[in-house]
Amino acid sequence: MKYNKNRKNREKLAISQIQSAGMRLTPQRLALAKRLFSGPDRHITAEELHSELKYADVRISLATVYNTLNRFTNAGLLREFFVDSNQSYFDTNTEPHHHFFYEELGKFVDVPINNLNIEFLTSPPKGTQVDSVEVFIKLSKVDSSNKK
Amino acid sequence: MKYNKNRKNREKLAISQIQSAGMRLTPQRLALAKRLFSGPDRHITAEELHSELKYADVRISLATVYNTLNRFTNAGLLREFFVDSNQSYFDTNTEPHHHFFYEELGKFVDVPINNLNIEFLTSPPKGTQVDSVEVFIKLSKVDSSNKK
DNA sequence: AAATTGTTTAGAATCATTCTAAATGTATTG
DNA sequence: CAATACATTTAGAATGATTCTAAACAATTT
Ligand SMILES: [Mn+2]
Ligand SMILES: [Mn+2]
Ligand SMILES: [Zn+2]
Ligand SMILES: [Zn+2]
Repeated sequence: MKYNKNRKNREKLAISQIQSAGMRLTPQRLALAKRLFSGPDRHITAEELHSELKYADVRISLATVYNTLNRFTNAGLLREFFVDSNQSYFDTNTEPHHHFFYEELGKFVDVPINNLNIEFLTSPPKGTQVDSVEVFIKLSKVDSSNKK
Repeated sequence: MKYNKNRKNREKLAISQIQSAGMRLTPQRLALAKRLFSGPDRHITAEELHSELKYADVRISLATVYNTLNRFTNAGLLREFFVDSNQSYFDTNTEPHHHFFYEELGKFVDVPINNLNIEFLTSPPKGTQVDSVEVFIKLSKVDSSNKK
C-alpha cells in the first residue's frame, strides 16, 4: 500500500532533519518537522504552525513552536524572512531562490534561481563582495481595466 | 550667501512635502520633514529619527514620530520596508529601486532601477500581473581568505 | 534505576508600535 | 481679534509578537 509507505517516508525525512540539527527527537519536534519538511516548500509563521497543530490535536505550546523554529533556523534547516513588522516568516527552502508574493492572498511562492537572469550594469562598490541576491516580485490578479 | 540660501530651500522643500500630504504645518513635522526630505535619500527607523531629534534639541514625542512617519507613508512620501522582525524602516525614496545592504554596518544604499537588468526566463503565472520587482543585494567587506 | 542532560511549558517580561484621552496648537468664522 | 471648531501632540496605557524564566517532564548515560 503506497499510502502507508509515503507516510513512513515522510516520517523518516522529518526524523533525519531533527537529528541533523543535533536535536533530540520529541513528539513536538516530530509533529513540526513533518509539517515543515514533508511536502512542498512552505512560507509560514509561528502562529500559523501553532494553529495547524492545535487543529490536528497535537498539544504543543507556542513557546515550543518558537524555540523549535529558531533552532531549525540556526541549524540551517529553515530561513527566516520579513515582510511586515509584526510577524516573522519561516521558509523551508534554504537554497538561494526568489519569491512571488500574491498580494490578495498574502502568500509566497518560490521562484527558482534560474528562472531569472540578473545582470549588473554597474559593478558593486569597491571593497565589497555580493553575498546574496534576492528578488521579491509582487503579483496581483490581472486587472483588465488597465487597458493601454 | 549660499549657505543660508540652501538652508531656506531645504526648509521650503520640507514645507511643501508636509502640505502636499494635506497636513498642517507644525514644528515637529517640519523638523522631521527637513531631516527626511532635504539631502540624500535615507533608510531609517522611528527610534533613530527620534534620537536624532533629541540630539538636535527638538522636543518631540516618540508617538508623534510614529504618527508622522505613518501619515507621510500613507501620503506616498515615504515607503515602509522590513528587514528584521523588530523594527520598521522608512525609505525616503518612493520611486521603484533596489537595495544594497551592507551587512557589517546594517545600512542600506539605493541601487537605481537601471543599474540592474532583470530578465524573466519564465513568464509570471497566468491571470496575474507583476506589480513590482525589488532586488535586495547583501554585501560584505571583501574577504581575501576566499581564495579559489 | 539513579544521575545527568535536554526539552517543554505556563506565565511573566520585553519591546516596537498603536491607542487613548487630555492638553495644546492652528485655522476659521463672525 | 475673540470665539469656536478642528487638528495635533503628548504621556502613559494597551497591544501583540517574541523571548525569557524556572519548574516539571522526558530522554540518555552511567
Ligand atoms: Mn528569531
Ligand atoms: Mn505602520
Ligand atoms: Zn521561498
Ligand atoms: Zn531605498
